[in-house]
Amino acid sequence: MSEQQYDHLSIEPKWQSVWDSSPDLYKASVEDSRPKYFVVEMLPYPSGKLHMGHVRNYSIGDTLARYMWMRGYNVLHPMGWDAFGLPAENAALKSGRPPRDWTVSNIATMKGQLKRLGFSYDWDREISTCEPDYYRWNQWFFLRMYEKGLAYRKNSRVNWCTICATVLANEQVVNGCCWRHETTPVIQKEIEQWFFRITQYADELVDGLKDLDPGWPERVRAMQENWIGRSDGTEVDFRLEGTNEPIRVFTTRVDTIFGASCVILAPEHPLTAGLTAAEQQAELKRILEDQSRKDPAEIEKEGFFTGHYAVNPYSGEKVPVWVGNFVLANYGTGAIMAVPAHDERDFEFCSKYGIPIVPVIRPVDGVLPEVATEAFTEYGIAEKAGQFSGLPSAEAREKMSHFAEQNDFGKATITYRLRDWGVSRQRYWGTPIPIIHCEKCGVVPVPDDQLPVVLPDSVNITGEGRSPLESVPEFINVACPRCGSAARRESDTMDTFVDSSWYFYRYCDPKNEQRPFDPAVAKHWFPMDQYIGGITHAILHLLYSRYWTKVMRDIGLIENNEPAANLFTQGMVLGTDGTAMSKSKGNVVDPDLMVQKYGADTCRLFTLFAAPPDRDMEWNESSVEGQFRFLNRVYRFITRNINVEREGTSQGGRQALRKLHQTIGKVTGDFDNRWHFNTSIAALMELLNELTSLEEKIPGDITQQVISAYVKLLAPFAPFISQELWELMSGSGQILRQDWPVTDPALAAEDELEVPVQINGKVRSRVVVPIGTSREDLEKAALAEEKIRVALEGKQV
RNA sequence: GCCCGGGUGGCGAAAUCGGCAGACGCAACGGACUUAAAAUCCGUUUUCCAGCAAUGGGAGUGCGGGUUCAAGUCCCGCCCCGGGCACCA
Repeated sequence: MSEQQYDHLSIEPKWQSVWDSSPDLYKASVEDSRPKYFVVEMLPYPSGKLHMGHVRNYSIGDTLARYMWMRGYNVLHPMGWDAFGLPAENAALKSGRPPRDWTVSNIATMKGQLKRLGFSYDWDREISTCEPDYYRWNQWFFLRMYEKGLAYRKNSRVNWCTICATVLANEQVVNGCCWRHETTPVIQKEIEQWFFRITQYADELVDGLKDLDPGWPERVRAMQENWIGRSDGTEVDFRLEGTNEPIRVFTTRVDTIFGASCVILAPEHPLTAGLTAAEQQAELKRILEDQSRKDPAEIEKEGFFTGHYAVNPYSGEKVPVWVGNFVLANYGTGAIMAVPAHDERDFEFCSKYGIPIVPVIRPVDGVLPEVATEAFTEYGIAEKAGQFSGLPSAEAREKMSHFAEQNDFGKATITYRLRDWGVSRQRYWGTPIPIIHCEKCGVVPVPDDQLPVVLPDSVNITGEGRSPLESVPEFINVACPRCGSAARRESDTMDTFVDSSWYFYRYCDPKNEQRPFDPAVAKHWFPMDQYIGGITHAILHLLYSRYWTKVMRDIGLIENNEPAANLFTQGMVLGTDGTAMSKSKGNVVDPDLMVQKYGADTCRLFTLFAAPPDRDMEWNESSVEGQFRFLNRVYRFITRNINVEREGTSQGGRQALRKLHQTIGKVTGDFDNRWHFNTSIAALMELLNELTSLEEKIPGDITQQVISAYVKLLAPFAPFISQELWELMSGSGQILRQDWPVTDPALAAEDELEVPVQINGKVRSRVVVPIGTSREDLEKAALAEEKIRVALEGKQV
């Protein structure tokens, strides 16, 4: 066969249509005897079109999935749609198009794009979270959590985005603004909300991170640990002088308590209002208002003395009770003891108001200062601490906590930064919360056999701050399942992060109508062997799904403690200006245009070649053309060598075989160890360079064995061209079904080696010796070199 | 402030366990083919000095020290960039 030109526009649609009509090609089965491999890429939100970040994410996952198929694994590689969410409602407001229509048509568009890119998904397992057969299980889980006390309702101050007109979870507030409207400050609003008790699992969520080492990136584990914010400390009661009422404070430094010079209450602390003198009520009101209005970082510390005193239970000393705007009501106990000599914030506050500053911790190799000019916040030795004087901080903390417990005025305790997950949303396009409010019975859960509570289709979206569902009488008005009298449905919907917290479990049994999934099937597939997605989900989605897994385990559905054994977070795709692609900056690259111009293979190859997959990469069209040229060269090279049938015994043939086996080793190693696909592709380029130059030297000595292995090595990265070449070569079959080439170390070994000769770390010369040369012979060879004798001092290989 | 990343040619990057720094690609320049262009192919390309040349010599992986026969890689002390958390007591 003579050389042919590469035409992606005919090759790619052809194979896409073949693959589309091959029902079993990407199918995984529980009955399969081969080892399982479950790889999931984070499912997209159907916003309209794929962006390059998706292409990169899915190219990484697909390359891996194809490699694992060829390695003989039973690969489960599914895809779905995170289909509920606000943009659908915004689109409805803008264009009048119902959220469902908008979403469904976006899904159709994006599914077409995924197919054009050649991703190997088993579409029979496709899920879409906005369909009742999916979200009914959100409702089912909600009811199970309600039964276990893990879902509860409370009146609370919540984050409210004025643009979204809905409540936001703490995780959705970024720099005091909505995560979707980054310049609009979130305000605080008091509302009845449903919460999931994620704090009940706080300990396990922290401790479990250890088991995810090294499967999950250090960065993600650190961020989660940070977010949960576990801190070990002590709770201590200071008693109010007169009434003897306890004011409980939380501290991580009970060893400094002999230096406590006041107790400070949060403005919202339950005792604050009662203790505040009449003339200071106005002051308190102003502080409270400032707090809900201003950015916390900009508020200066301020407060006032209540006129009351409390007693330090360790020293018996009487200290004033203050109210301070910097004390957080919802952390710890909402009250602190101020130890200005050993805490920077307390130092600032007490200096401002002339409250005494008493050092009680000295540096291990220093003395206790008379006067503190700044806060000494490190550990040291406790002084002026009665029976605890002379103890190092750590030991003092332990002994003093124990003392509090024995004397019944406190205890060692653990506090978390993590808050319960607020899941109510005053929006339409989400999972209805399966609860009915009855005047007689109160909160009544919808019985299981009445699930799903179906989201009605024709609803007027107003964008105003009330759930649109309230204006749908046939939805809202319902008979109480318990007493039968007229009642109202809950009109809020669930946070969309609920949808994505367990979706990957549904993949393994997507059509189950009795349960979310069959536990036996989930047991076969879980935990996921590999989960791949953006670092942006390091906290939100990944923390929620870890929580959900633990809840499902405690319900008895699964046995695994964590959803994914391995997590990979890929870097972002940046525009040519080095910043994130965004419509407003006009640096967005459309995958469709790239696929049309260069083909899916080129597009995939570039996203893998431009940088290691965990790092950010910049889009660069010249560099894309480089990948396109490479595929052209591959195509021409293989097609012109396709009929060659030689043993390859010449020097050139052996050299080709050696380079081939080195490349197999290199590419396989990249897959198995570190996923630096950029170097895998570079190795394939090197191999092609070597083969083309050998081809000129010894025409016709490129063997079948070499070209067929070449095409197999390329297949996970560029599936269309590889399949086409495979067909031209063998006449039939799917390259995905071929075995991955195995490297033969004997063939890969060089028989001569150029050894650099270094003297004092500088390369002075090189000697070429046969492989296996002894050390003595090597030295002899080196010494025979003129330059070496001249420069000789010490030497090493 | 605390916790993670990262810093290597004109650019993206490579060097996986301390052993030839810059693989592979882009861009640029020179050449072949062509009436011409595109495509393709060949060559040069870290930098400085010497030489007509083959070549030889020096410097070089953010900065300053250290360990080692040998450091982009390990240790100590800094600087800069990106990300996360942050009155969390």
